[in-house]
Amino acid sequence: MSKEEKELIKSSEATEWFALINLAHILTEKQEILVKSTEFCKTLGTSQQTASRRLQNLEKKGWIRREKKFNVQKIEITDEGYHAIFHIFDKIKDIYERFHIVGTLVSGADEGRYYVSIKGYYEQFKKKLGFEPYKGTLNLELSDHHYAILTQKLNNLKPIIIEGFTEENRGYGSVSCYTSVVYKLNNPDTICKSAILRVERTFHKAHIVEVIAEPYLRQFLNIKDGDKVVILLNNNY
Amino acid sequence: MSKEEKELIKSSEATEWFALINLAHILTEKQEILVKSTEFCKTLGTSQQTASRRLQNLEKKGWIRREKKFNVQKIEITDEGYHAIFHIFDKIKDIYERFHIVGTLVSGADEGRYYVSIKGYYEQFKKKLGFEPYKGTLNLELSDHHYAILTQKLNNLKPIIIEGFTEENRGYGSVSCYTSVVYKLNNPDTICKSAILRVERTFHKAHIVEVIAEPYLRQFLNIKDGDKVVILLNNNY
DNA sequence: ATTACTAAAACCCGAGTAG
DNA sequence: TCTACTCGGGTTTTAGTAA
Repeated sequence: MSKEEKELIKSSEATEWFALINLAHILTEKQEILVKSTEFCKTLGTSQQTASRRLQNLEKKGWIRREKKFNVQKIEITDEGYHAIFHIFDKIKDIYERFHIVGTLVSGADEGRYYVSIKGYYEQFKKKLGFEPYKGTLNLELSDHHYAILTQKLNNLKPIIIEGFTEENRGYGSVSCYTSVVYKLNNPDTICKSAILRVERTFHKAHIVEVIAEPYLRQFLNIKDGDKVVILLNNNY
Repeated sequence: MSKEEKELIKSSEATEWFALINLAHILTEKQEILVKSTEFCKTLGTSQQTASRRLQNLEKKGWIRREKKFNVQKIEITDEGYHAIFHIFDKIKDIYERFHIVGTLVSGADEGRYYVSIKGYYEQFKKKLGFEPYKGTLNLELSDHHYAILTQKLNNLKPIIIEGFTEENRGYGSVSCYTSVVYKLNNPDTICKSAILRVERTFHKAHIVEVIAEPYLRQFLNIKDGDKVVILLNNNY
């Protein structure tokens, strides 16, 4: 499983593989895979004949089993078929996990400084994150694409919850934190342990991510507005 | 993101897509993507000429940027390229999450009955799983393939830990539990809430999974040795 | 060393159509 | 209806080779 590169999927099998995942995906929507080449061709973006040929080839390869019913065919994906799917899946998972989220440093409204300083939050940061944060946040602006991936990644991680509280008749909402590491793009030698804050209010505004850390990050990483910063999320949860 | 089927990848783009993920995967192993068509063709399983053309096509498609150095080319994957990768990734993730693990019912050595009955464990099961388990385990034998996928799934879930303890000079190790639902294959109407036990000692022996539940499962699901049982893991963690 | 062009061979596609 | 065959045309591949 680890050392040797087993039967890897060849380039020439890509179209078959592609057909296979489309079949498998039908299972996530329906109870069983019942296809007609006259319908399946729409999914694949090919002619009926090609869709039919794909199914034949998948069967020949041993990736599926077919049972022709009256005017529909019942498909079963074999262990080998799933193996082919998940082999690529593992590959993409690596890609996904190692994907570096890059943001551009921008100046915030200095709201961050205010919120971090509030005692009700600050004490929790100290206790739950394990460091005394600098009183201010680093604001990183993300592209749609990087923002979408960050969101997806965060949804798969377990946040450290900073509880909300009420003080002097004002309510302060809870904040989700995700431990991370940040560094200046192309300068991965100077890294800094940090945490991403996910505050519903600010986070969803304009693809801005707020980062806190112990040192003053602009100085520690030697960055200024417009510089690119890499965010690495800690995968442990 | 949810409703409409955006620019989906067509069957004819499968070979390019395949080349793209192979490039991206190189990034997970090396710091940057430096390829030679003379090397890359081995990864793809094609000739050097085809590998070269793939890189040209990927550039044309806007999935990569190329910078030809002396006798190597430095590749950068564009946002669009990653988008193409992750679009398929989401699809496979659905497939993976919905994959049904099927095991064959076998008779165990009745060790399960003994362990479940031990008070130190039993009380924790009751408290942490929320049901009083039947004093015995259902032993399901898995194929290599299903076992590998189960293992991978479990590694991505947060277990309910049943603490180990010492009693009368004997040590009892901790047990990881994963809440699940089981039913007889082809009979998804009669399902049963259950938990998978992951005991290092027994679990790794011969691809046997031990399942506990409140009722006597053999009776409740109307199953006997050799019958196939589906295990669905709860995705919440 | 490479990359990538040319050209012929091999492959794939889809219209027509049989079963 | 369906599936899947044949076959002409188009595309893709690879060997040879130039740059």
